[in-house]
Amino acid sequence: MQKLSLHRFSEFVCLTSAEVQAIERLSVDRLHLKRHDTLRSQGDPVRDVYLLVEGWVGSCVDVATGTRQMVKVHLPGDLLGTPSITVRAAADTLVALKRTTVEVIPVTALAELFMSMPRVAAGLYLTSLKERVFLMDRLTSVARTNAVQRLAAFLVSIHERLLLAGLEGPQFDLPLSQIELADVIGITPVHANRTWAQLERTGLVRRSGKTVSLVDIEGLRDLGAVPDRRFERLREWSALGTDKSPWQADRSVAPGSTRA
Amino acid sequence: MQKLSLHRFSEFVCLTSAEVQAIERLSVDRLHLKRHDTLRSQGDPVRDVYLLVEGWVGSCVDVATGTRQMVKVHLPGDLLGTPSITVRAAADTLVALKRTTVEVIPVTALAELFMSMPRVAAGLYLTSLKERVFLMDRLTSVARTNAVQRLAAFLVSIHERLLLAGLEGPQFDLPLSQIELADVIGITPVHANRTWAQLERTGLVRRSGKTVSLVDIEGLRDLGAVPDRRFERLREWSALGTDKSPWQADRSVAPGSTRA
DNA sequence: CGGAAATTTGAAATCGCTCAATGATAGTGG
DNA sequence: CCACTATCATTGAGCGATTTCAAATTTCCG
Repeated sequence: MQKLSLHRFSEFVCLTSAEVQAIERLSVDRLHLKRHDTLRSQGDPVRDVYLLVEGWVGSCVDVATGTRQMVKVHLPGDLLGTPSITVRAAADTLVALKRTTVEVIPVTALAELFMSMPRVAAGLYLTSLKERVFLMDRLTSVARTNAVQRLAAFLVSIHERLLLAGLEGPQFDLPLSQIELADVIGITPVHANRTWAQLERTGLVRRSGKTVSLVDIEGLRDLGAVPDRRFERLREWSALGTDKSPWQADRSVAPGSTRA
Repeated sequence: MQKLSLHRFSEFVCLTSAEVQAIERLSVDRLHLKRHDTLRSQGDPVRDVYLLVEGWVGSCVDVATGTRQMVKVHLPGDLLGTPSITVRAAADTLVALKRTTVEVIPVTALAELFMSMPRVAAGLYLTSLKERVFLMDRLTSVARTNAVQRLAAFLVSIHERLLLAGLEGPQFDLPLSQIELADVIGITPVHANRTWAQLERTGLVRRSGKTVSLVDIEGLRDLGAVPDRRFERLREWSALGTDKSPWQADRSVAPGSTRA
Protein backbone atom coordinates (compact mmCIF):
# COMPACT_ATOMS: atom_id res chain seq x y z
CA MET A 1 0.00 0.00 0.00
CA GLN A 2 3.02 2.30 0.08
CA LYS A 3 3.06 2.27 -3.71
CA LEU A 4 0.64 4.80 -5.16
CA SER A 5 -2.62 3.23 -6.19
CA LEU A 6 -3.84 4.74 -9.43
CA HIS A 7 -7.30 3.25 -9.46
CA ARG A 8 -9.06 6.30 -10.62
CA PHE A 9 -6.71 6.87 -13.50
CA SER A 10 -6.45 3.36 -14.86
CA GLU A 11 -9.87 1.85 -14.32
CA PHE A 12 -11.05 2.69 -17.82
CA VAL A 13 -7.83 3.21 -19.73
CA CYS A 14 -4.66 1.11 -19.55
CA LEU A 15 -1.80 3.50 -18.99
CA THR A 16 1.66 3.52 -20.54
CA SER A 17 4.64 3.89 -18.24
CA ALA A 18 5.12 7.45 -19.44
CA GLU A 19 1.58 8.25 -18.43
CA VAL A 20 2.00 6.60 -15.04
CA GLN A 21 5.15 8.61 -14.43
CA ALA A 22 3.42 11.84 -15.37
CA ILE A 23 0.68 11.10 -12.86
CA GLU A 24 3.17 10.28 -10.15
CA ARG A 25 4.90 13.61 -10.73
CA LEU A 26 1.69 15.54 -10.04
CA SER A 27 1.97 15.54 -6.30
CA VAL A 28 3.62 18.48 -4.57
CA ASP A 29 3.09 17.33 -1.00
CA ARG A 30 2.00 14.47 1.17
CA LEU A 31 -0.36 15.02 4.13
CA HIS A 32 -1.06 12.80 7.11
CA LEU A 33 -4.42 13.13 8.84
CA LYS A 34 -5.82 11.55 11.93
CA ARG A 35 -9.45 10.59 12.42
CA HIS A 36 -11.77 13.63 12.38
CA ASP A 37 -9.17 15.91 10.81
CA THR A 38 -10.56 18.12 8.06
CA LEU A 39 -8.65 18.11 4.79
CA ARG A 40 -10.70 20.94 3.33
CA SER A 41 -13.87 22.68 4.48
CA GLN A 42 -16.94 23.56 2.48
CA GLY A 43 -16.53 27.15 1.34
CA ASP A 44 -12.72 27.05 1.25
CA PRO A 45 -10.91 28.19 -1.90
CA VAL A 46 -10.06 25.27 -4.18
CA ARG A 47 -6.42 25.14 -5.17
CA ASP A 48 -5.77 21.42 -4.97
CA VAL A 49 -7.26 18.00 -5.37
CA TYR A 50 -6.06 14.96 -3.43
CA LEU A 51 -5.05 11.41 -4.19
CA LEU A 52 -6.03 9.16 -1.33
CA VAL A 53 -3.03 6.92 -0.61
CA GLU A 54 -4.17 5.30 2.62
CA GLY A 55 -7.21 5.61 4.85
CA TRP A 56 -10.84 6.65 4.39
CA VAL A 57 -12.16 10.16 3.73
CA GLY A 58 -15.77 11.34 3.81
CA SER A 59 -17.13 14.02 1.51
CA CYS A 60 -19.85 15.92 3.38
CA VAL A 61 -22.28 18.59 2.28
CA ASP A 62 -23.45 20.75 5.16
CA VAL A 63 -27.04 21.93 5.23
CA ALA A 64 -28.04 25.32 6.55
CA THR A 65 -30.21 23.61 9.14
CA GLY A 66 -27.23 22.12 10.95
CA THR A 67 -27.26 18.56 9.68
CA ARG A 68 -24.99 17.22 6.98
CA GLN A 69 -25.01 14.56 4.30
CA MET A 70 -21.98 12.41 3.55
CA VAL A 71 -22.30 12.15 -0.21
CA LYS A 72 -19.30 9.87 -0.71
CA VAL A 73 -17.02 7.64 1.30
CA HIS A 74 -13.62 7.67 -0.39
CA LEU A 75 -11.28 4.68 -0.26
CA PRO A 76 -7.58 4.39 -1.17
CA GLY A 77 -6.91 5.12 -4.83
CA ASP A 78 -9.72 7.67 -5.09
CA LEU A 79 -9.08 11.14 -6.40
CA LEU A 80 -10.75 13.54 -3.95
CA GLY A 81 -12.23 16.97 -4.31
CA THR A 82 -12.49 17.19 -8.09
CA PRO A 83 -16.13 18.33 -8.33
CA SER A 84 -15.24 21.45 -6.38
CA ILE A 85 -12.82 22.67 -9.03
CA THR A 86 -15.82 23.95 -10.97
CA VAL A 87 -16.95 26.27 -8.18
CA ARG A 88 -15.54 29.32 -6.41
CA ALA A 89 -15.77 27.77 -2.96
CA ALA A 90 -15.42 24.09 -2.13
CA ALA A 91 -18.78 22.32 -2.41
CA ASP A 92 -18.05 19.79 0.31
CA THR A 93 -16.02 19.20 3.45
CA LEU A 94 -13.41 16.45 3.24
CA VAL A 95 -12.93 14.74 6.59
CA ALA A 96 -10.72 11.81 7.55
CA LEU A 97 -12.69 8.82 8.84
CA LYS A 98 -9.52 7.13 10.10
CA ARG A 99 -5.78 7.68 9.96
CA THR A 100 -5.18 8.81 6.41
CA THR A 101 -2.47 9.79 3.94
CA VAL A 102 -3.09 11.91 0.84
CA GLU A 103 -0.98 13.32 -1.95
CA VAL A 104 -1.67 16.97 -2.74
CA ILE A 105 -2.18 17.75 -6.43
CA PRO A 106 -2.53 21.38 -7.56
CA VAL A 107 -5.47 21.95 -9.89
CA THR A 108 -3.08 23.60 -12.32
CA ALA A 109 -0.98 20.43 -12.49
CA LEU A 110 -4.07 18.32 -13.05
CA ALA A 111 -5.16 20.68 -15.83
CA GLU A 112 -1.77 20.51 -17.52
CA LEU A 113 -1.82 16.74 -17.40
CA PHE A 114 -5.35 16.71 -18.77
CA MET A 115 -4.46 18.94 -21.68
CA SER A 116 -1.26 17.11 -22.57
CA MET A 117 -2.30 13.46 -22.25
CA PRO A 118 -5.55 12.66 -24.01
CA ARG A 119 -5.83 9.11 -22.75
CA VAL A 120 -5.31 10.15 -19.16
CA ALA A 121 -7.92 12.83 -19.77
CA ALA A 122 -10.31 10.20 -21.07
CA GLY A 123 -9.70 8.16 -17.95
CA LEU A 124 -10.50 11.12 -15.75
CA TYR A 125 -13.65 11.87 -17.72
CA LEU A 126 -14.94 8.30 -17.65
CA THR A 127 -14.21 8.03 -13.94
CA SER A 128 -16.20 11.19 -13.35
CA LEU A 129 -19.10 9.75 -15.36
CA LYS A 130 -18.90 6.60 -13.28
CA GLU A 131 -19.13 8.68 -10.12
CA ARG A 132 -22.30 10.22 -11.50
CA VAL A 133 -23.83 6.78 -11.90
CA PHE A 134 -22.78 6.10 -8.33
CA LEU A 135 -24.44 9.30 -7.10
CA MET A 136 -27.58 8.57 -9.09
CA ASP A 137 -27.82 5.22 -7.34
CA ARG A 138 -27.20 6.77 -3.94
CA LEU A 139 -29.88 9.36 -4.56
CA THR A 140 -32.31 6.64 -5.59
CA SER A 141 -31.45 4.56 -2.55
CA VAL A 142 -32.02 7.42 -0.14
CA ALA A 143 -35.16 8.66 -1.86
CA ARG A 144 -36.86 5.33 -2.44
CA THR A 145 -35.84 2.75 0.14
CA ASN A 146 -36.12 2.54 3.92
CA ALA A 147 -33.33 2.71 6.45
CA VAL A 148 -32.61 -1.03 6.61
CA GLN A 149 -32.43 -1.25 2.83
CA ARG A 150 -30.09 1.72 2.63
CA LEU A 151 -27.78 0.20 5.19
CA ALA A 152 -27.76 -3.09 3.32
CA ALA A 153 -27.03 -1.33 0.03
CA PHE A 154 -24.26 0.72 1.60
CA LEU A 155 -22.54 -2.30 3.11
CA VAL A 156 -22.67 -4.18 -0.20
CA SER A 157 -21.30 -1.19 -2.05
CA ILE A 158 -18.39 -0.66 0.34
CA HIS A 159 -17.59 -4.36 0.34
CA GLU A 160 -17.58 -4.46 -3.45
CA ARG A 161 -15.12 -1.58 -3.60
CA LEU A 162 -12.88 -3.15 -0.98
CA LEU A 163 -12.83 -6.36 -3.04
CA LEU A 164 -11.57 -4.38 -6.02
CA ALA A 165 -8.86 -2.99 -3.77
CA GLY A 166 -7.68 -6.48 -2.87
CA LEU A 167 -9.86 -7.54 0.05
CA GLU A 168 -10.68 -11.22 0.20
CA GLY A 169 -13.70 -12.70 1.89
CA PRO A 170 -16.91 -11.25 3.26
CA GLN A 171 -15.41 -9.52 6.29
CA PHE A 172 -13.99 -6.02 6.68
CA ASP A 173 -13.39 -3.17 9.10
CA LEU A 174 -15.88 -0.33 8.98
CA PRO A 175 -14.24 2.66 10.70
CA LEU A 176 -17.42 4.77 10.64
CA SER A 177 -19.17 5.64 13.89
CA GLN A 178 -22.94 5.26 13.87
CA ILE A 179 -23.16 9.02 13.69
CA GLU A 180 -21.13 8.99 10.49
CA LEU A 181 -23.06 6.02 9.18
CA ALA A 182 -26.25 8.01 9.75
CA ASP A 183 -24.68 10.88 7.78
CA VAL A 184 -24.08 8.49 4.89
CA ILE A 185 -27.45 6.78 4.63
CA GLY A 186 -29.50 9.84 5.43
CA ILE A 187 -31.05 9.08 8.82
CA THR A 188 -30.52 10.22 12.41
CA PRO A 189 -27.83 8.66 14.61
CA VAL A 190 -30.40 7.19 16.99
CA HIS A 191 -32.18 5.51 14.14
CA ALA A 192 -28.89 4.26 12.73
CA ASN A 193 -28.50 2.26 15.90
CA ARG A 194 -31.95 0.71 15.66
CA THR A 195 -31.42 0.07 11.97
CA TRP A 196 -28.21 -1.85 12.65
CA ALA A 197 -30.04 -3.96 15.22
CA GLN A 198 -32.86 -4.59 12.79
CA LEU A 199 -30.52 -5.59 9.97
CA GLU A 200 -28.61 -7.92 12.25
CA ARG A 201 -31.88 -9.61 13.18
CA THR A 202 -32.29 -10.64 9.53
CA GLY A 203 -29.13 -12.71 9.87
CA LEU A 204 -27.67 -11.30 6.65
CA VAL A 205 -24.88 -9.44 8.49
CA ARG A 206 -22.93 -9.75 11.69
CA ARG A 207 -20.86 -7.12 13.44
CA SER A 208 -18.54 -7.14 16.39
CA GLY A 209 -16.96 -3.83 17.21
CA LYS A 210 -15.82 -2.20 14.00
CA THR A 211 -15.68 -5.50 12.13
CA VAL A 212 -18.51 -6.30 9.75
CA SER A 213 -19.15 -9.70 8.22
CA LEU A 214 -21.51 -10.10 5.29
CA VAL A 215 -23.19 -13.45 5.85
CA ASP A 216 -25.39 -13.41 2.76
CA ILE A 217 -24.25 -10.94 0.15
CA GLU A 218 -26.91 -11.86 -2.39
CA GLY A 219 -29.54 -11.51 0.28
CA LEU A 220 -28.22 -8.07 1.17
CA ARG A 221 -28.12 -7.09 -2.47
CA ASP A 222 -31.75 -8.08 -2.92
CA LEU A 223 -32.86 -6.45 0.30
CA GLY A 224 -31.09 -3.20 -0.58
CA ALA A 225 -32.30 -3.31 -4.21
CA VAL A 226 -28.72 -2.73 -5.33
CA PRO A 227 -28.65 -2.19 -9.10
CA ASP A 228 -26.31 -4.38 -11.09
CA ARG A 229 -23.83 -1.96 -12.63
CA ARG A 230 -21.17 -3.47 -14.81
CA PHE A 231 -18.54 -0.88 -15.51
CA GLU A 232 -16.30 -1.57 -18.46
CA ARG A 233 -13.26 -0.34 -20.27
CA LEU A 234 -14.21 1.09 -23.58
CA ARG A 235 -12.36 0.47 -26.78
CA GLU A 236 -13.42 3.85 -28.16
CA TRP A 237 -11.43 5.79 -25.62
CA SER A 238 -8.33 3.67 -25.41
CA ALA A 239 -7.77 3.05 -29.09
CA LEU A 240 -7.61 6.70 -29.97
CA GLY A 241 -5.23 9.47 -29.01
CA THR A 242 -1.67 10.45 -29.66
CA ASP A 243 0.10 7.48 -28.18
CA LYS A 244 1.67 4.96 -30.55
CA SER A 245 2.47 2.03 -28.23
CA PRO A 246 0.06 -0.90 -28.19
CA TRP A 247 -2.08 -1.68 -25.20
CA GLN A 248 -4.78 -4.10 -24.34
CA ALA A 249 -8.01 -2.29 -23.79
CA ASP A 250 -10.82 -4.72 -23.60
CA ARG A 251 -10.87 -6.21 -20.16
CA SER A 252 -14.14 -5.47 -18.42
CA VAL A 253 -14.39 -4.67 -14.75
CA ALA A 254 -17.57 -6.06 -13.28
CA PRO A 255 -17.87 -5.48 -9.56
CA GLY A 256 -21.33 -6.98 -9.37
CA SER A 257 -20.36 -10.02 -11.33
CA THR A 258 -21.02 -12.51 -8.58
CA ARG A 259 -24.59 -11.99 -9.49
CA ALA A 260 -24.68 -12.92 -13.14
CA MET B 1 -34.18 27.78 -30.71
CA GLN B 2 -33.63 26.13 -34.07
CA LYS B 3 -29.94 26.87 -33.73
CA LEU B 4 -28.13 24.25 -31.67
CA SER B 5 -27.54 25.33 -28.14
CA LEU B 6 -24.12 24.24 -26.95
CA HIS B 7 -24.50 25.03 -23.29
CA ARG B 8 -22.83 21.97 -22.02
CA PHE B 9 -19.82 22.39 -24.26
CA SER B 10 -19.16 26.06 -23.79
CA GLU B 11 -20.09 26.78 -20.19
CA PHE B 12 -16.53 26.39 -18.95
CA VAL B 13 -14.44 26.84 -22.07
CA CYS B 14 -14.92 29.42 -24.81
CA LEU B 15 -14.91 27.57 -28.09
CA THR B 16 -13.29 28.51 -31.39
CA SER B 17 -15.39 28.31 -34.52
CA ALA B 18 -13.51 25.16 -35.58
CA GLU B 19 -14.46 23.54 -32.30
CA VAL B 20 -18.08 24.60 -32.64
CA GLN B 21 -18.19 23.14 -36.14
CA ALA B 22 -16.71 19.86 -34.97
CA ILE B 23 -19.40 19.60 -32.31
CA GLU B 24 -22.14 20.38 -34.80
CA ARG B 25 -20.88 17.61 -37.06
CA LEU B 26 -21.28 15.00 -34.30
CA SER B 27 -24.96 14.38 -34.83
CA VAL B 28 -26.04 11.54 -37.11
CA ASP B 29 -29.77 11.90 -36.61
CA ARG B 30 -32.50 14.04 -35.16
CA LEU B 31 -35.35 12.54 -33.15
CA HIS B 32 -38.73 13.99 -32.27
CA LEU B 33 -40.48 12.72 -29.15
CA LYS B 34 -43.84 13.43 -27.69
CA ARG B 35 -44.61 13.55 -23.99
CA HIS B 36 -44.06 10.20 -22.27
CA ASP B 37 -42.00 8.77 -25.12
CA THR B 38 -38.94 6.89 -23.97
CA LEU B 39 -35.68 7.87 -25.61
CA ARG B 40 -33.76 5.00 -24.02
CA SER B 41 -34.66 2.51 -21.31
CA GLN B 42 -32.63 1.44 -18.32
CA GLY B 43 -30.82 -1.74 -19.31
CA ASP B 44 -30.60 -0.90 -23.01
CA PRO B 45 -27.25 -1.08 -24.80
CA VAL B 46 -25.54 2.31 -24.95
CA ARG B 47 -24.48 3.32 -28.43
CA ASP B 48 -25.38 6.99 -28.41
CA VAL B 49 -25.68 10.07 -26.29
CA TYR B 50 -28.13 12.88 -27.06
CA LEU B 51 -28.02 16.63 -27.33
CA LEU B 52 -31.30 18.11 -26.15
CA VAL B 53 -32.34 20.68 -28.74
CA GLU B 54 -35.85 21.48 -27.56
CA GLY B 55 -38.09 20.18 -24.77
CA TRP B 56 -37.55 18.57 -21.38
CA VAL B 57 -36.26 15.04 -20.67
CA GLY B 58 -36.22 13.22 -17.34
CA SER B 59 -33.48 10.79 -16.34
CA CYS B 60 -35.05 8.09 -14.16
CA VAL B 61 -33.53 5.25 -12.17
CA ASP B 62 -35.99 2.41 -11.61
CA VAL B 63 -35.96 0.58 -8.31
CA ALA B 64 -36.64 -3.13 -8.04
CA THR B 65 -39.59 -2.38 -5.78
CA GLY B 66 -41.52 -0.67 -8.56
CA THR B 67 -40.96 2.99 -7.80
CA ARG B 68 -38.50 5.21 -9.60
CA GLN B 69 -36.37 8.26 -8.91
CA MET B 70 -35.95 11.03 -11.43
CA VAL B 71 -32.32 11.91 -10.82
CA LYS B 72 -32.18 14.79 -13.31
CA VAL B 73 -34.50 17.00 -15.28
CA HIS B 74 -32.74 17.92 -18.52
CA LEU B 75 -33.35 21.24 -20.26
CA PRO B 76 -32.41 22.38 -23.78
CA GLY B 77 -28.66 22.47 -24.33
CA ASP B 78 -28.02 19.53 -22.03
CA LEU B 79 -26.04 16.52 -23.19
CA LEU B 80 -28.03 13.45 -22.13
CA GLY B 81 -27.07 9.93 -21.30
CA THR B 82 -23.33 10.35 -20.83
CA PRO B 83 -22.99 8.61 -17.44
CA SER B 84 -24.28 5.40 -19.02
CA ILE B 85 -21.37 5.18 -21.44
CA THR B 86 -19.30 3.72 -18.59
CA VAL B 87 -21.64 0.76 -18.09
CA ARG B 88 -22.75 -2.22 -20.16
CA ALA B 89 -26.44 -1.41 -19.86
CA ALA B 90 -27.95 2.06 -19.61
CA ALA B 91 -28.12 3.17 -15.98
CA ASP B 92 -31.24 5.27 -16.41
CA THR B 93 -34.37 5.65 -18.50
CA LEU B 94 -34.61 8.85 -20.55
CA VAL B 95 -38.20 9.96 -20.94
CA ALA B 96 -39.65 13.03 -22.63
CA LEU B 97 -41.54 15.31 -20.24
CA LYS B 98 -43.01 17.33 -23.13
CA ARG B 99 -42.65 17.53 -26.91
CA THR B 100 -38.94 17.18 -27.45
CA THR B 101 -36.24 17.20 -30.12
CA VAL B 102 -32.81 15.62 -29.69
CA GLU B 103 -29.72 15.16 -31.83
CA VAL B 104 -28.27 11.65 -31.76
CA ILE B 105 -24.52 11.47 -31.15
CA PRO B 106 -22.73 8.12 -31.39
CA VAL B 107 -20.43 7.42 -28.46
CA THR B 108 -17.64 6.74 -30.94
CA ALA B 109 -18.02 10.23 -32.40
CA LEU B 110 -17.98 11.77 -28.94
CA ALA B 111 -14.84 9.78 -28.13
CA GLU B 112 -13.10 10.91 -31.30
CA LEU B 113 -13.96 14.52 -30.57
CA PHE B 114 -12.73 14.12 -27.01
CA MET B 115 -9.40 12.66 -28.12
CA SER B 116 -8.79 15.21 -30.84
CA MET B 117 -9.84 18.46 -29.20
CA PRO B 118 -8.37 18.95 -25.74
CA ARG B 119 -10.29 22.08 -24.92
CA VAL B 120 -13.59 20.53 -25.85
CA ALA B 121 -12.56 17.56 -23.73
CA ALA B 122 -11.86 19.88 -20.81
CA GLY B 123 -15.30 21.41 -21.25
CA LEU B 124 -16.92 17.98 -21.15
CA TYR B 125 -14.94 17.03 -18.07
CA LEU B 126 -15.74 20.19 -16.17
CA THR B 127 -19.40 19.92 -17.08
CA SER B 128 -19.44 16.39 -15.73
CA LEU B 129 -17.83 17.59 -12.49
CA LYS B 130 -20.47 20.28 -12.26
CA GLU B 131 -23.18 17.66 -12.63
CA ARG B 132 -21.63 15.83 -9.70
CA VAL B 133 -21.95 18.92 -7.54
CA PHE B 134 -25.55 19.13 -8.69
CA LEU B 135 -26.19 15.49 -7.73
CA MET B 136 -24.47 15.97 -4.38
CA ASP B 137 -26.83 18.83 -3.65
CA ARG B 138 -29.86 16.84 -4.78
CA LEU B 139 -28.84 13.93 -2.57
CA THR B 140 -28.43 16.28 0.37
CA SER B 141 -31.78 17.90 -0.30
CA VAL B 142 -33.62 14.58 -0.44
CA ALA B 143 -31.79 13.10 2.54
CA ARG B 144 -31.91 16.09 4.86
CA THR B 145 -34.90 18.30 4.15
CA ASN B 146 -38.65 17.76 4.21
CA ALA B 147 -41.01 17.67 1.27
CA VAL B 148 -41.85 21.38 1.24
CA GLN B 149 -38.19 22.32 1.36
CA ARG B 150 -37.35 19.95 -1.47
CA LEU B 151 -40.08 21.39 -3.64
CA ALA B 152 -38.87 24.91 -2.92
CA ALA B 153 -35.29 23.94 -3.74
CA PHE B 154 -36.34 22.22 -6.94
CA LEU B 155 -38.35 25.19 -8.18
CA VAL B 156 -35.47 27.57 -7.47
CA SER B 157 -33.04 25.29 -9.25
CA ILE B 158 -35.18 24.90 -12.37
CA HIS B 159 -35.86 28.63 -12.45
CA GLU B 160 -32.17 29.40 -12.19
CA ARG B 161 -31.40 27.12 -15.12
CA LEU B 162 -34.20 28.60 -17.22
CA LEU B 163 -32.79 32.08 -16.53
CA LEU B 164 -29.45 30.95 -17.94
CA ALA B 165 -31.31 29.73 -21.01
CA GLY B 166 -32.82 33.16 -21.58
CA LEU B 167 -35.94 33.23 -19.44
CA GLU B 168 -36.83 36.61 -17.97
CA GLY B 169 -38.87 37.15 -14.85
CA PRO B 170 -40.03 34.89 -12.06
CA GLN B 171 -42.62 32.94 -14.06
CA PHE B 172 -42.31 29.78 -16.14
CA ASP B 173 -44.11 26.70 -17.41
CA LEU B 174 -43.54 23.50 -15.47
CA PRO B 175 -44.59 20.63 -17.73
CA LEU B 176 -44.24 17.99 -15.00
CA SER B 177 -47.30 16.22 -13.65
CA GLN B 178 -47.47 15.87 -9.89
CA ILE B 179 -46.57 12.24 -10.37
CA GLU B 180 -43.36 13.25 -12.13
CA LEU B 181 -42.73 15.97 -9.60
CA ALA B 182 -43.01 13.33 -6.89
CA ASP B 183 -40.48 11.23 -8.81
CA VAL B 184 -38.09 14.18 -8.75
CA ILE B 185 -38.28 15.22 -5.13
CA GLY B 186 -38.55 11.73 -3.73
CA ILE B 187 -42.06 11.53 -2.31
CA THR B 188 -45.35 9.91 -3.33
CA PRO B 189 -47.71 11.55 -5.81
CA VAL B 190 -50.41 12.04 -3.19
CA HIS B 191 -48.01 13.79 -0.92
CA ALA B 192 -46.73 15.92 -3.81
CA ASN B 193 -50.22 17.35 -4.05
CA ARG B 194 -50.37 18.21 -0.37
CA THR B 195 -46.86 19.60 -0.50
CA TRP B 196 -47.78 21.95 -3.35
CA ALA B 197 -50.77 23.16 -1.34
CA GLN B 198 -48.60 23.66 1.72
CA LEU B 199 -45.94 25.58 -0.20
CA GLU B 200 -48.56 27.79 -1.81
CA ARG B 201 -49.91 28.63 1.63
CA THR B 202 -46.55 30.19 2.49
CA GLY B 203 -47.16 32.76 -0.25
CA LEU B 204 -43.70 32.24 -1.73
CA VAL B 205 -45.06 30.66 -4.93
CA ARG B 206 -48.21 30.76 -7.01
CA ARG B 207 -49.35 28.31 -9.63
CA SER B 208 -52.18 28.22 -12.12
CA GLY B 209 -52.31 25.18 -14.33
CA LYS B 210 -48.80 24.42 -15.52
CA THR B 211 -47.59 27.96 -14.93
CA VAL B 212 -45.51 28.63 -11.84
CA SER B 213 -44.67 32.05 -10.48
CA LEU B 214 -41.94 32.49 -7.89
CA VAL B 215 -43.18 35.31 -5.68
CA ASP B 216 -40.20 35.42 -3.31
CA ILE B 217 -37.14 33.73 -4.71
CA GLU B 218 -34.92 34.57 -1.76
CA GLY B 219 -37.55 33.23 0.59
CA LEU B 220 -37.72 30.01 -1.40
CA ARG B 221 -33.96 29.76 -1.43
CA ASP B 222 -33.83 30.10 2.34
CA LEU B 223 -36.71 27.71 2.91
CA GLY B 224 -35.16 25.09 0.63
CA ALA B 225 -31.67 25.61 2.09
CA VAL B 226 -30.34 25.94 -1.45
CA PRO B 227 -26.55 26.14 -1.35
CA ASP B 228 -24.92 29.04 -3.12
CA ARG B 229 -22.86 27.48 -5.91
CA ARG B 230 -20.94 29.83 -8.11
CA PHE B 231 -19.69 27.97 -11.11
CA GLU B 232 -16.87 29.60 -13.00
CA ARG B 233 -14.78 29.31 -16.10
CA LEU B 234 -11.28 28.35 -15.17
CA ARG B 235 -8.18 29.88 -16.64
CA GLU B 236 -6.24 26.66 -16.14
CA TRP B 237 -8.29 24.72 -18.62
CA SER B 238 -8.81 27.34 -21.28
CA ALA B 239 -5.32 28.71 -21.44
CA LEU B 240 -3.73 25.40 -22.24
CA GLY B 241 -4.04 23.04 -25.17
CA THR B 242 -3.15 22.96 -28.81
CA ASP B 243 -5.12 25.91 -30.07
CA LYS B 244 -3.27 29.09 -30.93
CA SER B 245 -6.09 31.64 -31.20
CA PRO B 246 -6.69 33.94 -28.24
CA TRP B 247 -9.82 33.72 -26.20
CA GLN B 248 -11.19 35.37 -23.12
CA ALA B 249 -11.40 32.86 -20.34
CA ASP B 250 -12.21 34.63 -17.17
CA ARG B 251 -15.88 35.43 -17.15
CA SER B 252 -17.58 33.78 -14.24
CA VAL B 253 -21.03 32.27 -14.44
CA ALA B 254 -22.86 32.78 -11.19
CA PRO B 255 -26.40 31.47 -11.27
CA GLY B 256 -27.01 32.18 -7.62
CA SER B 257 -25.56 35.66 -7.76
CA THR B 258 -28.73 37.45 -6.75
CA ARG B 259 -27.84 36.36 -3.29
CA ALA B 260 -24.41 37.83 -2.76
C1' DC C 1 -8.05 6.48 35.83
C1' DG C 2 -11.15 10.14 34.24
C1' DG C 3 -13.67 12.58 30.99
C1' DA C 4 -15.52 12.81 26.52
C1' DA C 5 -17.56 10.61 22.86
C1' DA C 6 -20.30 6.92 21.15
C1' DT C 7 -23.83 3.38 21.77
C1' DT C 8 -28.10 1.81 23.37
C1' DT C 9 -32.89 2.01 24.94
C1' DG C 10 -37.58 4.15 25.90
C1' DA C 11 -41.61 7.01 24.90
C1' DA C 12 -44.07 10.41 22.43
C1' DA C 13 -44.62 13.28 18.37
C1' DT C 14 -44.39 14.07 13.41
C1' DC C 15 -44.02 13.38 8.65
C1' DG C 16 -44.98 10.94 4.83
C1' DC C 17 -47.25 6.66 3.04
C1' DT C 18 -51.14 3.76 1.83
C1' DC C 19 -55.69 2.89 0.66
C1' DA C 20 -59.76 4.71 -1.15
C1' DA C 21 -62.84 7.69 -3.45
C1' DT C 22 -64.26 11.87 -6.04
C1' DG C 23 -63.58 15.61 -9.31
C1' DA C 24 -61.13 17.83 -13.08
C1' DT C 25 -58.62 17.81 -17.40
C1' DA C 26 -56.86 16.61 -21.72
C1' DG C 27 -56.23 13.68 -25.61
C1' DT C 28 -58.69 10.69 -29.15
C1' DG C 29 -61.65 9.17 -32.46
C1' DG C 30 -66.11 9.50 -34.40
C1' DC D 1 -67.46 19.59 -32.16
C1' DC D 2 -68.59 16.30 -28.84
C1' DA D 3 -68.53 12.16 -26.24
C1' DC D 4 -65.51 8.96 -24.29
C1' DT D 5 -61.75 7.53 -21.79
C1' DA D 6 -57.50 7.67 -19.57
C1' DT D 7 -54.75 10.37 -16.93
C1' DC D 8 -54.13 13.64 -13.46
C1' DA D 9 -55.45 16.37 -9.27
C1' DT D 10 -57.54 16.52 -4.95
C1' DT D 11 -59.19 15.19 -0.39
C1' DG D 12 -59.98 12.09 3.80
C1' DA D 13 -58.65 8.72 7.26
C1' DG D 14 -55.60 5.57 9.38
C1' DC D 15 -51.07 3.54 9.64
C1' DG D 16 -46.07 3.10 9.86
C1' DA D 17 -41.39 4.75 9.66
C1' DT D 18 -38.45 7.98 11.39
C1' DT D 19 -37.50 11.86 14.40
C1' DT D 20 -37.08 14.05 18.69
C1' DC D 21 -36.14 14.34 23.41
C1' DA D 22 -34.21 12.21 27.33
C1' DA D 23 -31.46 9.23 29.99
C1' DA D 24 -28.45 5.21 31.01
C1' DT D 25 -24.54 2.53 29.67
C1' DT D 26 -20.38 1.48 27.30
C1' DT D 27 -16.20 2.43 24.88
C1' DC D 28 -12.38 5.05 23.60
C1' DC D 29 -8.44 8.02 24.30
C1' DG D 30 -5.15 10.75 26.70
